[in-house]
Amino acid sequence: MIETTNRVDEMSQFLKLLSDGTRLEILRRLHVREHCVCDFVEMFDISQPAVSRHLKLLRQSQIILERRERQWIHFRINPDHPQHELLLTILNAMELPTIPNKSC
Amino acid sequence: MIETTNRVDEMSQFLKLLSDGTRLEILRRLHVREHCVCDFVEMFDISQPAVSRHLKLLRQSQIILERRERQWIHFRINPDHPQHELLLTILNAMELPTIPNKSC
DNA sequence: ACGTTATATAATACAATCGTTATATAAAGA
DNA sequence: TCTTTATATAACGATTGTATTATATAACGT
Repeated sequence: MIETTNRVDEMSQFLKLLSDGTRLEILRRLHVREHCVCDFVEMFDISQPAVSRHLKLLRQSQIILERRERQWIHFRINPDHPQHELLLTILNAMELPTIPNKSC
Repeated sequence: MIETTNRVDEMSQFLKLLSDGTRLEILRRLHVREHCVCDFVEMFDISQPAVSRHLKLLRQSQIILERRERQWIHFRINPDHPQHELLLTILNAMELPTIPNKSC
């Protein structure tokens, strides 16, 4: 149909991953510092397998990276992801209230 | 649970709206200029009601605005939407290939 | 008034997403 | 080796998202 379909598809896939409240919150936390799975299991009111599944989705798409240390698996944001900058923009947009441009 | 839940929920709702390929493509086109429903009906390989539904979702969330002129309804991006700037960032991220920072 | 064009809504089917419980694997410690 | 802790996977069910077809509404032109 259109030549840019791939780019649109990639973006919509990326946004789909961020469009879940639990995953957004996970990323918001990882933006501050590394966390292990158990941190998130404590944090959310969903089961451990549910948390595991969210992390798997983010890991599979390379948005986050993992590191095993003893029995814990630690996750962090992947700064080399193609859409890393956009991710930061989105996370920052959540931290700050959106202040309308005042023409003062 | 956490104080910022609302903000995360709002953002995930917003991103959900953008995480569909058809809607992203619609917004990409509206970023260039106004379009009427029939433009999109021609453009996509989905039914007219399906297009109508996508536009309804974007309109209901105020991401786009409509204007009726004779028998046509024209849509445009709403520049006053709270996440307008983020929307532009996302649309621009699709237009340009992501060039990795070269340390040259 | 009637037919045509543009758009919206309703009913329904199908696929995707996200949760759960049960179970498996991996590492650690007694 | 056995138990405990941390995490992953499988199977399944409920909900949501997106398409379709059929039909309704609104504006236009004859």
